[in-house]
Amino acid sequence: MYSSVDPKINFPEMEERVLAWWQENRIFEKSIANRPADDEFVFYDGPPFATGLPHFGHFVPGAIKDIIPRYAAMKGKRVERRFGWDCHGLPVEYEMERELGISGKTEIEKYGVHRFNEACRSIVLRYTSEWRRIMTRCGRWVDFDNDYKTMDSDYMESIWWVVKTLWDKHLIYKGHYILPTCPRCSTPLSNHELTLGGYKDVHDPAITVRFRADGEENTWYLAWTTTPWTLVSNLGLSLGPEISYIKIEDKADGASYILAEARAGHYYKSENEYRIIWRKKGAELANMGYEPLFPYFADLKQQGAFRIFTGEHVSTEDGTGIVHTAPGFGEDDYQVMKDAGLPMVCPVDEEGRYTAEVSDYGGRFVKDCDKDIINRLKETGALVRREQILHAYPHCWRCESPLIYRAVSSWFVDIAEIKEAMLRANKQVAWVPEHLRGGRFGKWLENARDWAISRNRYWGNPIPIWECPHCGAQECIGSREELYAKIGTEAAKKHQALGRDLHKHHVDELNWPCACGSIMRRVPEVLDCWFESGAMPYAQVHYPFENKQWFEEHFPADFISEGLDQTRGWFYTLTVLAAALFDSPAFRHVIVNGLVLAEDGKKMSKRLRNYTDPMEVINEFGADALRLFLMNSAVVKAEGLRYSDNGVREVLKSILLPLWNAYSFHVTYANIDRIHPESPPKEASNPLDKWILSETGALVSAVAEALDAYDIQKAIEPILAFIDTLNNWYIRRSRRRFWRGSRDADKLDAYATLRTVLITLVKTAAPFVPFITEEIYRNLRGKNDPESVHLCDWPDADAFVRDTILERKMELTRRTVSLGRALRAAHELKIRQPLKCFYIVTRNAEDKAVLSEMADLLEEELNVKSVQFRDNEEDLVEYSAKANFKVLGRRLGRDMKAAAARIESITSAEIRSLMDGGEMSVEFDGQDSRVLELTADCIEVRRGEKSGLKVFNEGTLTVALDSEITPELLAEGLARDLVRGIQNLRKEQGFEVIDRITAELGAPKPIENACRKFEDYIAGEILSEAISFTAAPADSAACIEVGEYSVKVVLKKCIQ
RNA sequence: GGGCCUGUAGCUCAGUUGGUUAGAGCGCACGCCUGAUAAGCGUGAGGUCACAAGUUCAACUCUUGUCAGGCCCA
Repeated sequence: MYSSVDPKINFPEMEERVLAWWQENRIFEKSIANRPADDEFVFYDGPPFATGLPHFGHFVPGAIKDIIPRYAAMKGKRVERRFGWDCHGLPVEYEMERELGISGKTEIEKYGVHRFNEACRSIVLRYTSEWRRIMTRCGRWVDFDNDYKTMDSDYMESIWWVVKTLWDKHLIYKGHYILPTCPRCSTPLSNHELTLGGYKDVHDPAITVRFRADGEENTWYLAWTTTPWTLVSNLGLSLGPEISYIKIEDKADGASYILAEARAGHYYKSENEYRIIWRKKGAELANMGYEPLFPYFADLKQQGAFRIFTGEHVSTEDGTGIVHTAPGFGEDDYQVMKDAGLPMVCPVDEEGRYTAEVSDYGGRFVKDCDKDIINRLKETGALVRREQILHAYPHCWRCESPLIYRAVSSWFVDIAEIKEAMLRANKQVAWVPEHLRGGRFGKWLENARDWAISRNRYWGNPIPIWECPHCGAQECIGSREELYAKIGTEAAKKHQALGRDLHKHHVDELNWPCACGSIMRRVPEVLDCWFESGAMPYAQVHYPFENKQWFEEHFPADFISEGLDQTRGWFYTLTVLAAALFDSPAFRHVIVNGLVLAEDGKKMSKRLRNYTDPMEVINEFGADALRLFLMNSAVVKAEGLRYSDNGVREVLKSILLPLWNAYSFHVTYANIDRIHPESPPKEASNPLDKWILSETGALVSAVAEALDAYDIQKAIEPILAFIDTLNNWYIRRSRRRFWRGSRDADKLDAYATLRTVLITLVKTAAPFVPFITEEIYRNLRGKNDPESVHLCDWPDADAFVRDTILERKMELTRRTVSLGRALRAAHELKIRQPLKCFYIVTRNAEDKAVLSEMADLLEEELNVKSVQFRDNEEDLVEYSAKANFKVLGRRLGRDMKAAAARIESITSAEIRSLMDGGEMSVEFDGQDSRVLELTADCIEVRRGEKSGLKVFNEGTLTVALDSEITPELLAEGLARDLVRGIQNLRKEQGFEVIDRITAELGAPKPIENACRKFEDYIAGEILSEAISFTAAPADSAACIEVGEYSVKVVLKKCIQ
């Protein structure tokens, strides 16, 4: 016996039961252990920050990361799935700062790096249990016990190995990065923080100064700046290479000035105030020299400073079209100077004060010096104009101080050096969707700049580089062993005793003597946490200190999946490191998902409350429904998806419930009949069985093919179509076979078939909807089958006899039935009313053979006494012809149009002769040819119903009905209608499906007559022992409508 | 400003190497069916395939440009 099935299933509750069963029976663990250890499918999970709770953005990759490994496991692979946590980085530090009520580097250092870091450590895993609960509830199988954390000291040691390996390959260098920094907090800000603080409108001085050109009498370059304090660090002037510049003679002071032609109007009211001496493109002026304004860095002139440079960033929107360039204070400036090979000049300290390099202002806050500098320029005659501007300027989100862009020293990975390897690696990756390889990701690789991997922060993996402040010697340390060898036994022992932790506060004090006599100290920075997640393939297994052989045999990963936003994130960092370390990709296949938007098409926003909490959705509709909704969309191809509760409800209604109903049908009747097959029918003879088994084989192949290509959406489609077909054709057509009283071979075959089909269907659907499939499987499985659907092997498509001819036959039959139903509708004849004859007219011999084979089925489905074939197609339809463009287009080229017009005028008789295999030649008005030889394949025959006839036509098939209703047929119709009424009543009055009844009817004569005539039929349908008639029905009698009559009915259950 | 993606029915989306009647689901209207059905089925209405130019005998499909939306970068 099967456990009985509740047709009113509550899916969320069922899922909870399945979850509990999985856990009790350790099914996930078994799904790994029961696959051979030497045949692994390697999956990497990208680590999320655990500082927030999972949201819709995590459900999509979560489902994808569940589906592909489940499928791989069914295909026989061992798939370890370790969850990972990104523990380091700014989000954690901010969270901690907020909790501790401190802010910024100074305060953290005052608080104590040791205490601060330990506090961070204590909060990073705060939400892990929530994550575990939610991910598990979604049906995702992933190992949270054997997870990896970027803050584990073994993980961190592997990162050191990665850094050291890059170092040895000369891929790491120290450079500068221009960052907005807050002088008050004395800390650089990330992009994210910039957004936090926002831009405010402030008034700043905007001055125009002149630089004396070398070798020309009284000639000056005009430059404009809103940060006068950066002028002391000026090393160049930048011009747009394509911008037109003019040299003019100022009639007022007789001096000559160079500026962008487009900006002259800003400086002179009228063109009469100056005379143009020449016009030149910026590119022509490159490398011209000028005199430094200030003496502090004047000696750099020998190295090539104080020249004209060109850059694409220069515009003529404001200023003079000539940009004062100081490498320490602007990203573009820095790039220009770096390309020119000039040294960094940044005479401003962390707190925004001039260093001693600027003797006149040393120790003073730079912005406070603006006035003095302007006055000094005025005195020396360099100041041309002084204005005020109101502009948006970024401010610190902590203290609201205006930020200062300034060079911060940083460690870089030399991307230029490994770009070729990265591009090579990318070629080996199968992207879904494919366009990412050459598109967004490929383009990003091609334009990648050097990667700044250091952060001036605390809670992170310390950069394992030690430097001598005296002689500048540098050493990179790649392991604890190396570190211990350097610091000596004593210090090593102490470090070991304290837990061998590699965080900043445990290693900053570890020094050793430098050869020069000074001391090697660690550089202060920690690593970008992206570096750590990018190194996850190595670090999660503590490579190369452990698992060396395993790793080398199992790299790269077979599969990863994340969102489109990881193009610049994890996908990139994985690729950089794998290419640099092993000249390899880090992953072979990747599915990239798109963004989940709210129903209104906007971003999901907690504040706007424009979406339902995902856990609520799961509690209402179930995780299967949510998963299927998400996966059956282009979000699995990096496109956006509008989430809607209604969509999930729709999935439940139109997919999961029908699946459940099919299953419930099988269980209900199999239990009544006590037939519980455990294998497919030995040799199915009923065409319906043969057909659905063949379709099942097709289903298995189609799903596997799509999944092998990592195309989840395409894999789901045939499953949905199959569920529909199973319900609306196989089961509906087979209902009588299950319902029959006898226990014949056909019935046994029907059960065996349906059970096989259901078992196979849930196996193919198991990766997508793991709960409902498990529930169904466990009830239907045989004694020797695996205990869980997720421990099963992927079904063998070859085990199903494919009969594509039969598949096509059934397709044709369904189409014919559809036509027949439409025809009945046109006649306004209900299906319940039997009719004498259904005529099929076709010239296609093959179709005719098929339909005649399926005549029984057509008769039953259309409720007709017979199906007859006719050949007199011309009596019912009119032919017209259209050109077959595909065939004729190649042949005729530009004469196609004329030929098409000519073909439309071919007569019905001519068409018929062509169809009969004839040939004809027609004249037409072509440019290249005037005679057209036609055969049947040159035209497409269209059929139109002749007017006045009730016939329907589709393609080569025409159908008609004999619509005469004889008294006999009418009576039968009434009998059927009565059955329908009584069946409804049975249901309403709560009789069991197998209860036998007696019926007492109060009915008009025609009904009574019909009833007597079809008594056996009625009794068989409604399971009645006796049907009696009364002229005086009881008051309690129910009233049903039969045809145009009312009938009073009293049903009683027979006591057996 | 640059890159990538998207634009097809009221809504959500399919649409093979270019071939002449552009599909599905939801919603709407009408009808049918029902002892597996919180159901199901059928029919119908609903389209300038964002716009423009080009290539071609032929463009939803290929090219270029424009417009709109999204994401990323600057």
